Amino acid sequence: MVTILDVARLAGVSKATVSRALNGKVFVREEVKARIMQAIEETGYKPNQLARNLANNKTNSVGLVITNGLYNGPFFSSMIYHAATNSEMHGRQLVLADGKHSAQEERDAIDLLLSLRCEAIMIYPKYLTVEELDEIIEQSETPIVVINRELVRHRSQCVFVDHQQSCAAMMAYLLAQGHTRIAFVAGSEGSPTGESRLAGYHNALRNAGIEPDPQLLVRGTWSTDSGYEAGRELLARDVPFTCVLAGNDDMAIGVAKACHEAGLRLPQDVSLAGFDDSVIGKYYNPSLTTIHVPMDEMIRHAVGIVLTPEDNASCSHQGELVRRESVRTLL
Amino acid sequence: MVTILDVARLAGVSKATVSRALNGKVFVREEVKARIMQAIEETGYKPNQLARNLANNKTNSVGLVITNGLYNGPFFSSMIYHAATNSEMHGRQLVLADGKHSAQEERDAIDLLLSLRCEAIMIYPKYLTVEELDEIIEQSETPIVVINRELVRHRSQCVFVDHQQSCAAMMAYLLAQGHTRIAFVAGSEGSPTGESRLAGYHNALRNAGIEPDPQLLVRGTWSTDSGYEAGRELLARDVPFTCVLAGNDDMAIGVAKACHEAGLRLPQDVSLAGFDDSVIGKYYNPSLTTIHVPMDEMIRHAVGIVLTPEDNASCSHQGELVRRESVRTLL
DNA sequence: CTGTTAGCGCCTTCAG
DNA sequence: CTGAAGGCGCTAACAG
Repeated sequence: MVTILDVARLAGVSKATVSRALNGKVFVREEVKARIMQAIEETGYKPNQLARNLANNKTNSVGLVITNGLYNGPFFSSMIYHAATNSEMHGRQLVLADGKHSAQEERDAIDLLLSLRCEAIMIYPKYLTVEELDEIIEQSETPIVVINRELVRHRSQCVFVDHQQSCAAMMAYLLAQGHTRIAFVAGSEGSPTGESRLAGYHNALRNAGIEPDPQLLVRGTWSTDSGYEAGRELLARDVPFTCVLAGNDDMAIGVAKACHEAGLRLPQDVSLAGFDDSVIGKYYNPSLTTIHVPMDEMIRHAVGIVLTPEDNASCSHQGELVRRESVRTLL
Repeated sequence: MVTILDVARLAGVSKATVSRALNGKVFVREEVKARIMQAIEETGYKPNQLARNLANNKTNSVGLVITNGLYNGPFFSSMIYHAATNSEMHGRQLVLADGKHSAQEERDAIDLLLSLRCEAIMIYPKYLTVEELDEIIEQSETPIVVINRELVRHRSQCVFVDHQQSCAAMMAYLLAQGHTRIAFVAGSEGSPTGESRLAGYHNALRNAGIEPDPQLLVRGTWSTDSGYEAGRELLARDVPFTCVLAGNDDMAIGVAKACHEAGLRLPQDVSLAGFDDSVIGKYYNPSLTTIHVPMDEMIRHAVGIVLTPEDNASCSHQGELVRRESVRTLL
């Protein structure tokens, strides 16, 4: 492996001078610089970032913990895209760590990033509870920001969207179209996002003077497949409904398939809506009414919190209703 | 920052002993070990991976260069998923680098990974040509494997699927269903994948004794939006066709939207097919006939090449026809 | 402007 | 089994 010493020798200077020529803080005579560049060229020298990071005691990197499940394709990739883009805008390299399938593995992922000496860590938790996250934040020297959880004890270390009120907005719209028998496909049991949306559904119904019918509630696990199963289950119950609201767009697409198989047309026979505004929804036929979650904004905010803590905008973000073809009016 | 020295002092031993206790290659008295663990607990010590990597001169990481465009969501995330999973199975952490928007930036991404001292690098190139890749491989000390390009000079450093023959298989199927006026939505100009599929289309037509009609060829840029535009363009030309084959599933979905807007029903009025077997295709209505690209297999192979070079299975993989509802038979 | 001298935190001989 | 000493490749004072 060719080191800075090899370059220094070839150029007939000291290591320090090479280092300076490379990092450009201090001036180096042009002539010497040229000789050094020449030597670098000849030797094919590539600075060892590890050594550099160790010497500087900083890594120019930020970590992101996210559970890398194949099922969450669009969501996952949009998140990584925004995280990488925003990190780079701050001159930082994004390092990913997989939270896998348990709270312990999410902790391990954080530890990995910590041991890699990332300057800051962002986590989109799946298994860790807010209490556990609170604790982790308190014990950590390096800045941590939690995405998609409201941390009341650490309001400036989290960004999230208010799912309950997004759901309320969606329900208001659905009710306004004349739907009263609205089925709901909830997300995984225990998922805060899922529970908030479910709560939003129940509240909206009650506020409209409609008692929620348990027969109209089914559970999925966020995946399209689970949405399909949920749809079949719902249909099998043979209770009347005019609209299905799914906990996310993926499940909504699954429900749509179940409806088609049953010979139901969208939106003539049944209306459908979801959450997340995933790409597919825009192009699905019929295009899917949904709630847009401002991922870009949230991630930009998260990166900002962790890299330039002086900015602290409010941690709460708003979802936005996107009306498309899949919901028809009954009026 | 708490270092190994702090732990050593607290436990009343030397740094070396702590290191040994942690790495477990050499035996340390149980009693001493316990004291050390206790000290680690108390101090909250986390080994500095940077220092460790520098001392060991290895990083236990493999790099992946890929252009992180938002548009290529499903493809991108499936790739990362498999790369991360397979790397971890070999005990390596996956590090991503964005190839962005030019050959130079792809080179930079490789250099970044090299300077991070990744043990091996995988690249899914977008801008670098095979000649440039050949050169990079020859000059690099660290193993590099190229995904989705056939490198004739480096057959054991690449994995790819034979797109031309996959396309031939698709065309054979389409022709067998009685379609002869088949439109083609090509991918970006200059993309090897796109050109191979296009070549497969042309050859299949000629082999069937059909002269390709330039009016039936439109260009897209892989995105759903571009597929939509391409579909509109095609419809505007007002030439007859019974089927459209798109260069990937995303564009196929875009074409479908254009068809719906024009009042055409799928597959009754026009048949549709794509490539890549993306999740959306399975759930689209009608479900999309496509070619499955064995990403899992390819990535597993790529990781294998680079981490355990003794395995060298053939670098070529086969796509597989997935027949679904979007193509109807004319017979 | 440039060379010399010390580390960064950890691992690994080499003695004991 | 354990301690002392040296080094991984680079940067950062401190002199010249």
